[in-house]
Amino acid sequence: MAIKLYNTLARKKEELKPLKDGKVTMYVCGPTVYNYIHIGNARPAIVFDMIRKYLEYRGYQVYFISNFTDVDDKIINAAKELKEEVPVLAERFIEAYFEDTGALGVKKADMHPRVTETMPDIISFIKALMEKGFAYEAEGDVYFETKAFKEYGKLSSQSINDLQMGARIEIGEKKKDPLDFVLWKKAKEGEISWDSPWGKGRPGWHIECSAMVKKYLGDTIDIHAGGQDLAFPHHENEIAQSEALNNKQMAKYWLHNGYIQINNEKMSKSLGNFVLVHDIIQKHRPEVIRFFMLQSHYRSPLNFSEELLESARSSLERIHTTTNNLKHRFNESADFGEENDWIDTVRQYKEAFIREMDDDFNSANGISVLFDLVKDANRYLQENHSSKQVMQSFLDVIREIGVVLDIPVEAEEEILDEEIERLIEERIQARKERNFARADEIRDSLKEQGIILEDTPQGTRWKRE
RNA sequence: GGCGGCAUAGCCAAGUGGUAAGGCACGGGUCUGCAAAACCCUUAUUCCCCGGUUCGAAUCCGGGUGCCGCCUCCA
Repeated sequence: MAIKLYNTLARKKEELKPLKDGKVTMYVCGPTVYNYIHIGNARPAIVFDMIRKYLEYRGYQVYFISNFTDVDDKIINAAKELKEEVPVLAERFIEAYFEDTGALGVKKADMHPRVTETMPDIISFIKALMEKGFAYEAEGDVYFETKAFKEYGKLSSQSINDLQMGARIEIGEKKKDPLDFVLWKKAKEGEISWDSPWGKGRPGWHIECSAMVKKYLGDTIDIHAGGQDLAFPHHENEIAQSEALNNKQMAKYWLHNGYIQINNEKMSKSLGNFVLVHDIIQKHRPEVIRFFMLQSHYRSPLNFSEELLESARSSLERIHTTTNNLKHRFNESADFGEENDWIDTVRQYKEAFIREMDDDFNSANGISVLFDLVKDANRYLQENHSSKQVMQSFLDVIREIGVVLDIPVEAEEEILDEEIERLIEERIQARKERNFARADEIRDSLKEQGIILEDTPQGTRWKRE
């Protein structure tokens, strides 16, 4: 069975057919590192991480690259404001990026190239574009001549004519045409800069990705991904640069994730509703945020609020409860019976999970399969079955799905301190003696410490609130 | 103005021609010393509105409304 994915370039779902059998090359546009990432930056990080891991689960060897834009206007401005050197500031936020995305379960890319480390490749890319007649110099700047690339607009399905009508006319413009975009930007006095054939300056924003893709992955890659807003102009410009130079398709599949809104409003500085990952993970466990994001399809718009995270937390809790119950019952059971109907049912859920995920990485449906599994496991336990084999197969598949989506499906094993252990023992004794007043007193006091007690037919259990 | 996306229960969210998944919340019941958890039942005759195609439409077509994004280096 083949994996299908929605290709922005084709505007439809297509079957994944990598350039090389069993291998997928994937490039995701990374952040400009001038601040902590916000929840909107977290979405592409999480969903493309999920896609990468799912492809690996399905047997592909994935070579995954994501860049850091570590020099550009925003960084220069931020550095000026904070009175910090550009490289120091960039380094600081690269570390913060790894810290935040790491907490969200995002695995590091195979390589994280930076603009400042790719300078020679960028310069020779621009030189080659000029030699082929796709770029021109104007007073120390270099521009890409959009009209020279006939297919401009194919990704975002816009025609050059329409774009020109909408284009803003800028005063003192050095471009020949408003649609032309900068490849090399002349440095202002005192600004951080690099030497080039056109004088001191720095690369335009779009050229880095073209240069990095060519350098590390080749002229054509399998998957190129990023936020929906990048489709135009960023990805359009990347295509123009790369395909003009290489004369080959840049990427077979273009993937774009949907936008995030905050409380049904656009997230913007003027509304003051920027949610930084750095802050939100102080209040909510990061795995809840990941789970929340994967509960909707990666291309759908997604609303974000504290209430919705709370609801996601409860959902995740339901899964934890079931795995814990399965583990307890498994340990207590001495039933080695074979119940093949159940085993078969569980196997079908695993197949359903793969079927859903194969269809454009529908993690929303993948998670609903997980809940179906949880429901059946609960039912199994409720009906007092206790075959170790069946319980093991439930646990195996639940865990397997958890690993693929990288969401924790079981609460962390923890050792309680002696005092709490002693109180739990005392309460068990009190209940035996039907001293419920004391039992409730202990339960209440533990609850204040965040320990929830549950008396099941198989004994007393505890969990963290 | 151009291009694109979205609209499904109180909330979130799948479903792109065959008779409305899943989660959260709410209510009733079972279990429990009481709880919690879990299970069972209940909860959208209906998928923004109006037309059309079809034996059959949330799904396709036409028109309308609302929200959002991109076209200004905000993912």
